[in-house]
Amino acid sequence: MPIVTLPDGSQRQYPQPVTVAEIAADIGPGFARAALAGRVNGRLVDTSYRVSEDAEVAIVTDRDPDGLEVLRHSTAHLLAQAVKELYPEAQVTIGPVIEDGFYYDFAYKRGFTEEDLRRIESRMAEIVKRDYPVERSVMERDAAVKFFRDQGEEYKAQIIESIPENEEISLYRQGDFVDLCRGPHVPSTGKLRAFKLTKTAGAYWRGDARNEMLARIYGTAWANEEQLKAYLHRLEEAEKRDHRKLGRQLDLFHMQEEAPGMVFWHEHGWRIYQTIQQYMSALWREHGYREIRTPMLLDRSLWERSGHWEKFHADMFVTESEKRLYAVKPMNCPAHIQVYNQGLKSYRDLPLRLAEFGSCHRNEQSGALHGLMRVRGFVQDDAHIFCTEEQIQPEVSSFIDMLHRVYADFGFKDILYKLSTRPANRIGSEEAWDKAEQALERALNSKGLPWELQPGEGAFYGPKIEFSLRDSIGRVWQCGTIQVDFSMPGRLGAQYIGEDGSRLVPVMLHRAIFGSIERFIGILIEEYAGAFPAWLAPVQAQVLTITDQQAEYARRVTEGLRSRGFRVEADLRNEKIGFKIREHTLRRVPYLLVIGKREALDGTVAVRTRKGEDVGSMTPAAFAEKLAREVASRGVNFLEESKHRVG
RNA sequence: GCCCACAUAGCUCAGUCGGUAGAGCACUUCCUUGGUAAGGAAGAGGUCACCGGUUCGAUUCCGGUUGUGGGCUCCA
Repeated sequence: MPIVTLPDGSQRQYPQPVTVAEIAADIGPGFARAALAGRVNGRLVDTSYRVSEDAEVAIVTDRDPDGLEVLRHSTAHLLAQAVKELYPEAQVTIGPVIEDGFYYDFAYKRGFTEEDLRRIESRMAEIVKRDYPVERSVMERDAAVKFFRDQGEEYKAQIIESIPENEEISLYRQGDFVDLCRGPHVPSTGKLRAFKLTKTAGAYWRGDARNEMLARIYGTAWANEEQLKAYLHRLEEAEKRDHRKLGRQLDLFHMQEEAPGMVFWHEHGWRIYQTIQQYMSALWREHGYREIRTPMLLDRSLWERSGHWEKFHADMFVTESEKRLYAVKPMNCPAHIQVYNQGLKSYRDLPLRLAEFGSCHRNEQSGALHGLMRVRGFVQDDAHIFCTEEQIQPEVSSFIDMLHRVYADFGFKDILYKLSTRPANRIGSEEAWDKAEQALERALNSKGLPWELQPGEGAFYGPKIEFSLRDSIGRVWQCGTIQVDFSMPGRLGAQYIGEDGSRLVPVMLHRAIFGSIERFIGILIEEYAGAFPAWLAPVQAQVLTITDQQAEYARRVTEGLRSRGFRVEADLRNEKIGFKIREHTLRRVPYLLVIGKREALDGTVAVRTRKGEDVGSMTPAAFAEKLAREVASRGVNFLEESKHRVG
């Protein structure tokens, strides 16, 4: 006689065990139709799940995020069924839910074309019409392995063999198609209505590059047609913000075949780049960092001592001169240790923070390159903090504060935090790892940050925290990082004299906030869709003349603003004002200063924003005041300085 | 690096079932001096990514290379 408690607190009693579907029907016919799955004592189950004891039960519909997930998972099965019907020689492997959709990997030599996708899609629609019930069953491990092997499904058999002994092997059947799956699934294929196959891709079996390549099909699925449309529209809009597209449109940078993965920065892009560097340089000073500059080429022997040669030399650019091999630096830490090593250091010198805009080159795999996000030549806002073990946690903590300030100044709120801990292959004592991991974890927790653990993903020399941002279509890119390093200071002979006069090896923290300036700008472009806030905009104000009668006055205004430190350009072309406004609005210039006969006479400018707002007429000095206030509102010290300069 | 796709004017793209190409925008010149998102006319601009093969003939078909895009792997 189970008593069922529903989410609204109401209770229902049943004379015998009852399925989730029956409970839904008992509540009302609408619920019965909408039920996709159930939640029994917090566990997600099929609607066919039988409740035999008192329980808290919720009916999961497509309004529930879990319902959407079930829908997507079932759509992956639907895809697999359609593929098996159309291409029987394709073997099924796995088909999980991902953000906004799902994918399914097939072992199929020929692969799938765009045409296949449309064909599969229509077959999926057919199977939806057939409205097969989706039925769960449980099978003995050996029987299940045999079941799939007999059908030639070698991958499924392998998956079952790798499932832990104590776990149940559940199968789901819809029509003739049976798939191994933990579930839960929708009650019947007729529930799946709004889906689309989006793209094909290759993916390694079990995510291992040594394994064979499978044919992956990606799809998206939603509760209804409108949601699907809205999603596809969202994607289209996001693609317009693509930094590669905007980089060309706004004339920020270009790349070309002769320098794969390396950036040619144009004047306007470089202004953003420099503004960002100046910002960070000022922040370093404020936070007790010492900015330095080290060589781009270093003798092979140094990389051998640091351990990079052994692990990464295939990914380093190497050059030979007078029988010596040099590597173009892929990172700055060995060079920073050389600076640290000049002169004897005392415990009183710690923590010692050395910072550099380190120009690095890494011969990344060709397939990994991606616009500004993943390049071969880049500049890191790199710094190394030499400190004692006791200083790790406070240093990490103040670093996170600094990072938050920076991301906030640039307008980023959505930050992902990941803690990567000791990998199987590592150096350093267990004790040291314990301490370092705890220090990182405590720093995260003390700030109440939602972080994700990545066990075993740390560097061989120490654990790390990664700070990631999203691009316009939701791809996640690591930007900031802080890593504890027990290894390199010792390998490269860094020491300090302790309180008792003994020689000790400092701990080194590697840390970056932008990560790569190139990548950070890529994300910035997408974040703002090219409409940079005034303090970052390559051109802060554009002076526009209505006729060439005003050219002389316009030049004076432009020069006046420039001399106050603003980035201002003049458009004196013989074009109509509407044309000029359109052009510079499309270039996302924050302020347009229109000068016609009236303004030239009054000694003013007519101010218009890129959003089309009319700010009114004012003197150039008044505009300078306004812009200075806006730019300084970043709370950035160097900008305060520039404000003073502006006077 | 691996799987799949793509590469035509500065940009966005069309086209050629194999007979060396076209639009819009941008560019140049001329006309226009016009008050808040495209004024008009004319002109110039391409070894159809590169290297081979097939063919009387290849931008088009085939192979390779390079680059780019979407994924996978990698990311000190």
